[in-house]
Amino acid sequence: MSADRKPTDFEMAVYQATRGVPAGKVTSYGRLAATLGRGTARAVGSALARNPFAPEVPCHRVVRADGALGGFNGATEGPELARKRRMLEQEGVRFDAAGRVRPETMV
DNA sequence: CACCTGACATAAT
DNA sequence: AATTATGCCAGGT
Repeated sequence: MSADRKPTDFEMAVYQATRGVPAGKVTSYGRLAATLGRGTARAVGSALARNPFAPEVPCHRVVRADGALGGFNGATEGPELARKRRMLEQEGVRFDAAGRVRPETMV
């Protein structure tokens, strides 16, 4: 089994940017990458996947650019994703019939 | 140092 | 509208 490694500078930047996302709103992986001016959606996703600062860092407020939930707690589907969706709904985020976040909810 | 994997994005089919 | 293929960067082995 692999031991936890210390967060890299890039990952730290991602966590910090994620902290700035207000409740009731969501951002996308690519949006964060653009804000950081560094890396891409893939890199951001990898960083959030190992987010050691939950729940201080609201990684559940980060979704895909097309409105899909993305992943949560290392899983891209299953009960973990359902939890993520409930948390967002609880914060006031609205979903459509296809299970995608409404565009107006995305910052 | 080279290769592989991954909570993505976008264009094409 | 949904699925497939290609490209992206960063981290791990």
